[in-house]
Amino acid sequence: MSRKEREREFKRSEILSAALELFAAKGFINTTLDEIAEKSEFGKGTIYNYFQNKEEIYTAIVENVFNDFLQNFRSIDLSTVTFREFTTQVIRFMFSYCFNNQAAFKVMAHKRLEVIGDTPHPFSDNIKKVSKQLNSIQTRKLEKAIENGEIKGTDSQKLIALIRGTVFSYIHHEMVCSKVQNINIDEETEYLTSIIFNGIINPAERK
Amino acid sequence: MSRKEREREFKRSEILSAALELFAAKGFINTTLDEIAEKSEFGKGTIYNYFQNKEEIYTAIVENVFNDFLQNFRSIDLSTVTFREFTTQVIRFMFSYCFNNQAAFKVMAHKRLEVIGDTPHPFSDNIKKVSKQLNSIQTRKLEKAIENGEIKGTDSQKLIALIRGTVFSYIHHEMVCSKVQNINIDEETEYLTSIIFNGIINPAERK
Amino acid sequence: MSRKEREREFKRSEILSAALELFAAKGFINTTLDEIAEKSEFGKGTIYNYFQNKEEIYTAIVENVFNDFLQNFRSIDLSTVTFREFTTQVIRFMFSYCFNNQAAFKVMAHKRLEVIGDTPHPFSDNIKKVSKQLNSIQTRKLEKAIENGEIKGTDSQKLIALIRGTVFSYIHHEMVCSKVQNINIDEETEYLTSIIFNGIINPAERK
Amino acid sequence: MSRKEREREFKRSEILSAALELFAAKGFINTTLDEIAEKSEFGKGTIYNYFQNKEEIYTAIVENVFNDFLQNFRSIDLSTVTFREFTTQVIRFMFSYCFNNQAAFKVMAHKRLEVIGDTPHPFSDNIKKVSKQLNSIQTRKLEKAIENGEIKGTDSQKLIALIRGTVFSYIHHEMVCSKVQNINIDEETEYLTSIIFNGIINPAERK
DNA sequence: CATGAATGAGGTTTCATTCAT
DNA sequence: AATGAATGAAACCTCATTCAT
Repeated sequence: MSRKEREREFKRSEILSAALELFAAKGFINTTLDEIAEKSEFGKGTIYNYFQNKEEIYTAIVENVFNDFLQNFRSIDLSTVTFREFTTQVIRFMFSYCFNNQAAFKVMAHKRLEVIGDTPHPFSDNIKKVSKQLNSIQTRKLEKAIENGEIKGTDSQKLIALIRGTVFSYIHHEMVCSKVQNINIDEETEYLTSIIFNGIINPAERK
Repeated sequence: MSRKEREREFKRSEILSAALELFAAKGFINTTLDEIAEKSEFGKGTIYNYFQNKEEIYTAIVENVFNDFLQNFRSIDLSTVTFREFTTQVIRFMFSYCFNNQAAFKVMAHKRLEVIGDTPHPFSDNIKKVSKQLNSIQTRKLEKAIENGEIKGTDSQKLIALIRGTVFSYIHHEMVCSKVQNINIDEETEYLTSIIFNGIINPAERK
Repeated sequence: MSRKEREREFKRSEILSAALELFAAKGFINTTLDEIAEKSEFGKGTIYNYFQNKEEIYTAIVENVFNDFLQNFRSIDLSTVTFREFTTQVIRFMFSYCFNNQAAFKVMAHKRLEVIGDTPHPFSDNIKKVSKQLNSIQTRKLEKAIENGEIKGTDSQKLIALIRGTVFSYIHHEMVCSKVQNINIDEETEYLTSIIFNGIINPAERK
Repeated sequence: MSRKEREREFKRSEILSAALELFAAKGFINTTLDEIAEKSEFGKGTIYNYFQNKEEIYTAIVENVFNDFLQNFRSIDLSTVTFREFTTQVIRFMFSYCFNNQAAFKVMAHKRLEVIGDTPHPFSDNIKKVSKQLNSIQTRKLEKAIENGEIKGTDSQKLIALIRGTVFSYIHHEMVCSKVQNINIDEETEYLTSIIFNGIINPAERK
């Protein structure tokens, strides 16, 4: 990459990070281009030299997050054997990613819910692709675990969704409701994993 | 209530139910007052005789749902003893409520996520109150269960949030992603409860 | 038509006539909606209660003029026998129409030229239809005249276009370049017809 | 002219010819400077080293065409005696010029109509001068023809405008409406001249 | 009470022009 | 001289809200 290109890339990312914070704080629709322009310290017109429209800014942000997820899921996939190990690592990664990158988490949360209703921003093809890949990594790992008896056999899609939702909700709660600032990642990971795997029941009670 | 008042109440609810469907389908911002007026078969101006502004329509809808929840949680609270019984009933209620009332669920889902970001529609005082009551019912039940050893002892707030999120995510997945139309409530309730209480691990593996 | 409808129709025509003058004076693109709003003494938003967008205002104007033309061409068609009579009447009508309605003429002139280039406002289906009807009236009349020897036989399309262009140009010149305010319609009609039919040559010179 | 100056002149003409095609295809307003820059293979900023603004590019193009016309009208003026000879040559020249240079014709057509409306691009002083010269050549020739009985005596300005408009309209029709690609210039010239001079009437009918 | 025409603030987007490199 | 990133004025259009009927 030439200097020019690097500079351009840098400015593009400046805009993205200004937009990310705004989207996270106020949602897509409530964020105006004027605000993005002001926050990124560019003129309003300049933004349009980097993105075709407001939508594209949003898509770029979401794609970045999805890509980060994919990359990490892949490496976790390779470095773990059991589904429990895999899930523990995934949860740890998500805690760490989301808390270091709260704005990204919030945008993802919005995105998740957008599926509801007449999807205002249909997933871009790229996002769909990455999303499928993410899913297939989890599914493959889970199905292997079911085969070898680690996990109770059931509809794997349902279980994946359930785990994902649980993790998401938990982070959402810690970040948004409790407004926890400093979390103990190891502890939280351990706690959440244990509940997903063993449930909330008191082990002493189990027959 | 006089006839006049009943009539007024009826018309108000007509507007609310039109708005509910629209909000569920398109979200708050993407729904226009023109659409609400058309769907409810009132003039646009008339709506303003019943609600001060668009926001208030939304709030009224959410309050209705919260009230339904509160009422049902209360009766479930009274009619159950163990936390597992309680949770089973709560899950059954939520499945049934959400699938009979998908629009309400979707609005709630939007609402949940709206918490993210700087107060798009701040919770009304009434909603906050009901919300607290809901929480306290669950909390009380859970803490009793921890005391008598049914449930592993932990931060009860966290656990409540976790359960709520799990249930929500699961319904969300079934309704939105899988687009399941007819669910077997008993089966789903049983499945979800079992996972929450016992986890996903294969019981045979447990030592 | 109810009073309401008549009122609506009246206001619509108020907007159209404000827009007509502006389009005539400055062309379509150089006229802003703010100007139309100001000139018609409505709010900007109000305009959008009557027309979907700026384009539609323009189209409505052009359609009106085309319809006026069609109506008049039809009645002239019925009330004349020879092509010369027909042409004389058509020219007289056009003089009178265009000078009483200079703005309309100017918009039509713009419209004619728009055919050039990547036609920004493609003719609406209705305009195309009317345009064809206008053309077929003229063509039929001309072909009859060729058959019975009144007119030299040639490509009738070409001749129609030629006559139309000549009349148009002449009016254009009188109105725009000479800025004639009061024309003697009978005289002008006679002059133009005579040139179209007999040419510019001095009859004494004809062999 | 030094080499530097010649080089500069060359680049200027490169820009003009790129702009000419674009203006012809899309009109002045719908052509952006970005497009001119891209088509002329210069940077956008460079264009501003050669022209003060977009307007000036347009004016320069029109001036070029007017100058071409003037030059040719002059030589035709010198090489012909009768008004019919003169007109025939002028028509032939215009056919040939316009069909070899369709873009120029289209720009001129736009320009002609622009006169309509309150001066969108006021004629530059130079254009006005050339325009007057063109006019005076035609006028002088015509008035001589009227004097010596070739042409019916009338308002010569009117007649000049009429002829010009007729020729223009005819070319416009052939080029734009019929989209004729290869015209037989001799034939068309003969046809058009004959109609201008003798009219459309069947000579046999003339008394 | 019911209505819907009128409103205008506020949103996104375009593009001629400037200016630092 | 050549460049193109940066700019912001100005365009079109939407829609919550008001208000006269």
